[in-house]
Amino acid sequence: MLDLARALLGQRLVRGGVGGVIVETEAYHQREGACHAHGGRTARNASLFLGGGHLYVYRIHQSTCLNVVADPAGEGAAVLVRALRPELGREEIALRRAGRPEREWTNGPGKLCLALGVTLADDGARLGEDPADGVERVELCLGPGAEGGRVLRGPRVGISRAKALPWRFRLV
DNA sequence: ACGATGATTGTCT
DNA sequence: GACAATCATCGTC
Repeated sequence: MLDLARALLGQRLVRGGVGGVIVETEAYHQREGACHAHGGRTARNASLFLGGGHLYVYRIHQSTCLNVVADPAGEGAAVLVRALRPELGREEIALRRAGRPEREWTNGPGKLCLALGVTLADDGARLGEDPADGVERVELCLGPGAEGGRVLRGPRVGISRAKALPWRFRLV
């Protein structure tokens, strides 16, 4: 999933016509202590084991965070999307992030979920799958990726275990 | 600019 | 009852 974390940089993440370019990701794997799949499968983290193309959405404190699950299915591994550069539906984002300066619209995992309207209802969904029930879904518009920018790598932030692993990637 | 801190809710032990 | 993949704010440098 390190490859996935790198590959997601520069791709467009869109939900209901609102989205932007992914500029920061972090990789997580069940064999390492900071991963929610560490310690086995539970009702909450079940979608972490669904394999590539699925979403794992969870809540922490008052925030919602979005992960793209990695292959193979049955193995708990995913990439946390930490930041976007807003590009699509800027008016809608401005409404949802009312009162905040533009640079704080999507510069954190919880903030970008607010901006795109991601909720726990998106947990376990498949990326880009047509909404059979009329509900908006999260989709990934594949593009040139990280070409045109430099990828910075370093330790993950906001965690208390496995702090040393350099599994955070940023596009600059 | 940077680091510490408190809020506060669901989930697992 | 303890913990947490965060956020916003406050205090210092």
